[in-house]
Amino acid sequence: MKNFNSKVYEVTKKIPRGKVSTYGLIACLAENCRAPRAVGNALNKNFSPDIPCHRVIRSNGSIGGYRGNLLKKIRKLKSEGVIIKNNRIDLKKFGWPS
DNA sequence: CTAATGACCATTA
DNA sequence: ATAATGGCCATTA
Repeated sequence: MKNFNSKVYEVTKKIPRGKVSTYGLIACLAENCRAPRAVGNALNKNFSPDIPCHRVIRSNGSIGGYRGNLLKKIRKLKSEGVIIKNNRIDLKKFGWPS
């Protein structure tokens, strides 16, 4: 892969520890602001250990999904200092970019 | 080539 | 507050 996916991976890797980003935002930073689906799709199919896809959540603050195990995603986020409340994350505080 | 799929988003009811 | 609808995009079959 060379275009969209790579870009998505790059951006996702840039997410600092302890922060989270959204699919839509990644789409914007990658190429197209209107391809949040493609972002999720790419992450789903190209699930790589080098990519902190657990830091990617939905725009409304909900956790979203995870291919392996959603619980693991939540646990990792909590481990990084992200506060998850009622399956929601405060994007105002942990959203990236700020 | 076309059709179907999905870890989505914003709007509307 | 939740539920349903339409639209948008890249990838895969």
